[in-house]
Amino acid sequence: MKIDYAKELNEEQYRCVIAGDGPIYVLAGAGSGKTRVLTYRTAWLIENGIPPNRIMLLTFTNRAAREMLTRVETLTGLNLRNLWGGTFHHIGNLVLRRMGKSIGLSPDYMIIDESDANSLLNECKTACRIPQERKFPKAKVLKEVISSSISSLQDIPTTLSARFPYLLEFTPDIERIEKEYRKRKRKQNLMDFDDLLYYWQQVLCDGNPIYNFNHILVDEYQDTNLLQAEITDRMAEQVRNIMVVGDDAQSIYSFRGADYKNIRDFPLRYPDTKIYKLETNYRSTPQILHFANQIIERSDARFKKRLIPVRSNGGTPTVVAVRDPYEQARFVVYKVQELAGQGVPYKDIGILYRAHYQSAELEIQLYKSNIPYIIRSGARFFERAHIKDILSYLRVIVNPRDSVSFKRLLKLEEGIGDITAEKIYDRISSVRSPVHKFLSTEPEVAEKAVPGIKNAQKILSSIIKLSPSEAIKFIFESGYKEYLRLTYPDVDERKEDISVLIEIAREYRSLTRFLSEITLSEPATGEDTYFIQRGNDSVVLSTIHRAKGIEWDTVFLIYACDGGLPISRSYESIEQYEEERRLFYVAVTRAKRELYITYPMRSSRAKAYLSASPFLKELDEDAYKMMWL
DNA sequence: AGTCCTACTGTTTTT
DNA sequence: CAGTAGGACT
Repeated sequence: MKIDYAKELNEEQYRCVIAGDGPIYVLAGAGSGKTRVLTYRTAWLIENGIPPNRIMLLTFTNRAAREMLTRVETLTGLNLRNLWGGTFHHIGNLVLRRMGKSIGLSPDYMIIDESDANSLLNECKTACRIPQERKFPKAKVLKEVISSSISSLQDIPTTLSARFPYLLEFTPDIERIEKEYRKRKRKQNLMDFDDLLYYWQQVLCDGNPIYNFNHILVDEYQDTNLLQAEITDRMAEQVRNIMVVGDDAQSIYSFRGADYKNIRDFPLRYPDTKIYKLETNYRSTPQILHFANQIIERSDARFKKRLIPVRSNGGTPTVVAVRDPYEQARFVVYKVQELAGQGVPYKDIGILYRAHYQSAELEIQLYKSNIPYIIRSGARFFERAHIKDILSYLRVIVNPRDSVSFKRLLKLEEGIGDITAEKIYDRISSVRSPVHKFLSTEPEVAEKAVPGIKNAQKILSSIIKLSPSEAIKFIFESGYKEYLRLTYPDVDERKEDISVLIEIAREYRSLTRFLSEITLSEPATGEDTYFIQRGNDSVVLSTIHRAKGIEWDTVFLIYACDGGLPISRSYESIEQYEEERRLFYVAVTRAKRELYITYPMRSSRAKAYLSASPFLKELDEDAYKMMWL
């Protein structure tokens, strides 16, 4: 099947798609069809004889990659399983499993998520014996310091003083802890998210010929960090066919090391780059676009774009001042019902907010009104406590040196707390396979810890030979069911989660694959568990960050008050405050036809008065109409 | 010395 | 809601 590119794309999109070789730089405004450009470009490359396994498509989320690849498959009519498409972390993992050996990594490393990385850091903190009387910043801050030091490829003290001046007095300690952290990760064969990028870059520095890709395409380039830019630059070093697509006005991930300099300086790094702009907005009505443009005009966005609407006129965006968060929830639900009455499907309605906790009142209200909704924020399925408990057994089987998981599973037993768990691990940590030693010895512990130890030993030795799903079933039946009942009030939901976990595990034969895939991706199956759903037609609740790249017919942005968006913390620096502005911009540009922005005049807990977001106050009066409730 | 219960607090954003 | 500090209990 031949694709008629000129017909299916507009002129500016078409030019990007058929642009020849060499570096290509696409500045794509919100709603201008950058996903379309990337998918058609990929299809075009394949049609022009580039082998799919020589194309790498780097996206920001797994969802985006999945969607694009499916689309390309439909366009070309080919099965593209061998095309390298996914997130940086996902592809980094694939690369390291195969090539990690060249830089001395063992190929069976385990990936740990943020919270396990934090636990490990805490271990290091204790191990380094930082004097108690020193008030030491939390592990979370530490983790941030460490990842920023890796991301910026600079030495720690410099980064520290630049980003966290108040931590300077701790620098020697932090260096010690960081050393210990790296040492432990190596010893326990663990990798955190940053490592996947860091070692990928190391592999590339090693100059491996397998990574000469013919074409590299990068989505959301404004949200890449220095390490990611380094990786793509390295990969494109020889063929120089690199296409980056992004929008500096939508850069909202600097907290994770994203650096707008990547997108700003791309033309400097590649002087022969072809620059294209996508300035036609297909998504929103002129009114919504006018509103969005006014927000971003006052920012320090580096590239001036003027988005031209093509849609016909719609309603003016509405700003609604409500008494308090309850009133806010009631207003949104009332409007949702009204829209539903007019025949708008629930799935065309998105409700956005800055932080997870801001969804609470709304959830209650939606639930009460029996409106189906999906919630795309909050603890992810695999990060929920009971899921992690179960998985800790599996992790230990695959990686007997994993101290965090090992201690976690011990502490589930009655009579074993932090200290006993620590002691047990301490005594066996020196051998190559601590867990096997644990299974074969009788640990000397207090009387009341003995039954717990016995039970842990029984479970571990039994599941060794089981498949992932059988193992989970076994763990659940051997005491965990009981533990759940005694620990949590919402047992049934958690049990339900575990049966979902069993279902997901059924798809896998290999434990290693199962575990690494679920730490890297939010699973398609797991999503369904923690929301009320009716068919596929549900209102979507999401943080603004997670709403990136998605659109809805009607969007509600809630908590648009001073302290809500911008969130209070952002007043710490001008950079953070400006990022809040871009966040606001991202939120409103999700809307196609209708936009409601609400803010409570009082908070729910304290009786403090709240005022409208400063970003709203800056706007011309004709940009929106005001409602008071 | 260690476990476990209760009360309290304060919430950014994510691969 | 989850992480933790303090205190009672073994």
